[in-house]
Amino acid sequence: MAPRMGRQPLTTRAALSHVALRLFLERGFERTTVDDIARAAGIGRRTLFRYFPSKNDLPWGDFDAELARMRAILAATDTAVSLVDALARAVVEFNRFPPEEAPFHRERMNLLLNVPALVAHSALRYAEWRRVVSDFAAGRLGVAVDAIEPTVIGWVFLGASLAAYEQWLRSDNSNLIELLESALLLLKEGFAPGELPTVEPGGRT
Amino acid sequence: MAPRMGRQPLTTRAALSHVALRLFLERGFERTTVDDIARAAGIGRRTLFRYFPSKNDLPWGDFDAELARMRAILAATDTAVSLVDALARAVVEFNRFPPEEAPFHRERMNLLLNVPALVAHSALRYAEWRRVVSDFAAGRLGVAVDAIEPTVIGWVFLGASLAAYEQWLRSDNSNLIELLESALLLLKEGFAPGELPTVEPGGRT
DNA sequence: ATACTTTCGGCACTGAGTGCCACTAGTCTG
DNA sequence: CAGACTAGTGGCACTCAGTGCCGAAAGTAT
Repeated sequence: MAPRMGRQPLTTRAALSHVALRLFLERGFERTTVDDIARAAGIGRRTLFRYFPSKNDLPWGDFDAELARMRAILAATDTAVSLVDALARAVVEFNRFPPEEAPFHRERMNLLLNVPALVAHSALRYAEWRRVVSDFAAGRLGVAVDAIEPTVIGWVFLGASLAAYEQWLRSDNSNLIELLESALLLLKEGFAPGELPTVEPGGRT
Repeated sequence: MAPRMGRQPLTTRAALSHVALRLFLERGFERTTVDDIARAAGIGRRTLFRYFPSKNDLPWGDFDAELARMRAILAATDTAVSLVDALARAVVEFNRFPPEEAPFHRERMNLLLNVPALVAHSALRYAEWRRVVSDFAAGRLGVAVDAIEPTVIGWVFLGASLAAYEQWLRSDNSNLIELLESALLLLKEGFAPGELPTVEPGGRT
């Protein structure tokens, strides 16, 4: 009947992430204790810490699987596509998801980009993501992963992605994919002198 | 005699940061408790938390003052200098320090870039730094600070700086300023297709 | 001396995260 | 079916970071 030996797990990472997310939205991240989440999920506090190493990891769900997906997208890219284009396409593809999941994803990112404890913790997840990008770039450029070019490229694509996410969260009716594309376009157009127009001051919002 | 009213402070942020840094190097960050640091500094644990809001902030010392310096450097830049050049020069200037402080700064950055708790926490400090860059960029471009261009620019310069720091820490006899300049040059040369040379392998350093 | 102001630090508490270990719920073998 | 084996569960006790409270200490001003 059951596939594996031994006792079957009571729940899943996804289910716990879901429960936690709901509580975080209801009461706020700081005012939700790990006990609250475990109780709401019907498991022991000790057990919860076997599914997730920390409270901060709960909103991230199964990010390892997402990273594997990113790696797969890059690996499947035609080698005729330039490095920058390959990464730009992969970033866009990586952040595509069914429209019905948008509200969920939106709230998750709202937490990750605004709750200080999560902003801090996310640096560790971003580092893993940058590593995927750097690995790919290093392979394409024929240099070591810890060389300066792949490292900068990792940072630059992360920055563009997060800048797009911040824009996305700022207005209700914006399109994440479009924002990502325009952020990535900024990278491609580069920062050569004069190319970023030296607009006359005063045009704030 | 004493300048202010009331009891005089027993110590300073700088002194505490110094004591903490020494202990972190001796025993490691995780195995040093806040009690250890307070005891070594000859103050109460409760008092230490009035000087620094968290253990993670100790290695950073007085970063607010550093940020003010960065702002001042940017404000003093000739408006004839392009945005990207202005930021590049400011980044280099910001990271210049007396050579005798190099070993100290090196160990501090070694902790900040390698201890997971500090890598995470540092995201909050980096956000403040990015904000300084974005503010300047927004002013020059005549757009809102929360527009996408200044945000991307903040990320991109942060990434270049940290990539240079990682290189710096990797080898004993490297020059931080030179590494920063070459990382920033990568940004200026841009990421247009074909512009990142498909270098033949082997060119590490 | 006395009032006032500021820093200090002890105490008690919350909450995250961990090591240990017995218990539970399954499968597998004979 | 009994017993061996295996993997998930969760209670307990502990460490450590961080906070609120409040009285004591160490200064200055009058």
